[in-house]
Amino acid sequence: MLTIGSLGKKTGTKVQTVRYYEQIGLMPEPGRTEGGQRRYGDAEVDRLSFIRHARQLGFPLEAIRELLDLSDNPDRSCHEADSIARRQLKQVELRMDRLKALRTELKRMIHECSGGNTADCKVLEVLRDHSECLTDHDEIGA
Amino acid sequence: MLTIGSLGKKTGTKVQTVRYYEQIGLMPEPGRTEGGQRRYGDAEVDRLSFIRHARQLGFPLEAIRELLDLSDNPDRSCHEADSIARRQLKQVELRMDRLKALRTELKRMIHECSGGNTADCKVLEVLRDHSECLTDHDEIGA
DNA sequence: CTTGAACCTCTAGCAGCTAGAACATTTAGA
DNA sequence: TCTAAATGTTCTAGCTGCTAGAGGTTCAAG
Repeated sequence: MLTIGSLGKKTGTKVQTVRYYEQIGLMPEPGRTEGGQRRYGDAEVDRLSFIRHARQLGFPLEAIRELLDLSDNPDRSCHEADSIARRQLKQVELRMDRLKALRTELKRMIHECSGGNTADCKVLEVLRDHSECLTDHDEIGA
Repeated sequence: MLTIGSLGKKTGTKVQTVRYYEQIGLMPEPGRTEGGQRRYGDAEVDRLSFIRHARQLGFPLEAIRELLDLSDNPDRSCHEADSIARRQLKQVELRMDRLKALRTELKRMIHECSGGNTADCKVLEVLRDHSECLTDHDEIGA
């Protein structure tokens, strides 16, 4: 039986985060000691590892909720899990594309820095002038 | 003289966002009509364009605040602006590296989907088993 | 002068945690 | 057995960068 602290250490999760996952129903309510402290078993270690691993892959918590749900019902179709993963891959590729465009423009900005005072600073100039800009008026590369 | 709505349209910014920028002091308090509505001039269009452009490049609002500050004081060194931009470029490259690793693992996951039921779903299996994982216990690819 | 679009302020919400206050429990050493 | 430190508890509020909604006012066209 593990305390919340050792569970956290085992899975690379902060204590607060574990409690947060419990609060939003991603982790089950665990057993408690007489004094009211949480105690965890192997199943919880596995579940939390699963969650953290998925988070590291960028899955949003709602997607993880679905994946856990699929995992709890072994008779449901694998395709559902597959399509969640594919959706996630699309997101990742979209973000990569945006970041690539940003990097290009940032490099251009920096390359032209003359080293004088801000009056003729290329960095500021590029930010001021939107006309040569490659990025569109869309979302932000987050 | 522009209303907040036309300022928004000109710069690709939502009305609420303009007011938010004013609230946090990124945009100045504009003049008002007798009835209390905001009216903007060219200077504000420029300033807001600058902000939006920088946002599209992923600069956090605090960095933008610094950049605007530099822009307002033309005698200060260009190197400060340059180093802010370089910092931002580093961030972008860091994120790209992380996304690349994520993409690799996601692709691996998806490739192995057998199409049966979730009991032997590779996607879920990969998430369950952390041992082959390329990503470390660090931050999340946001 | 009326109408309807655009404006106003204020509050609360989103993701996904993180931090702090103020207190209780557990555990190891003396 | 007692005590002190480490770890646990709940609760509330904060972070970034907006976004949405309620409930009301102003403006400009016809």
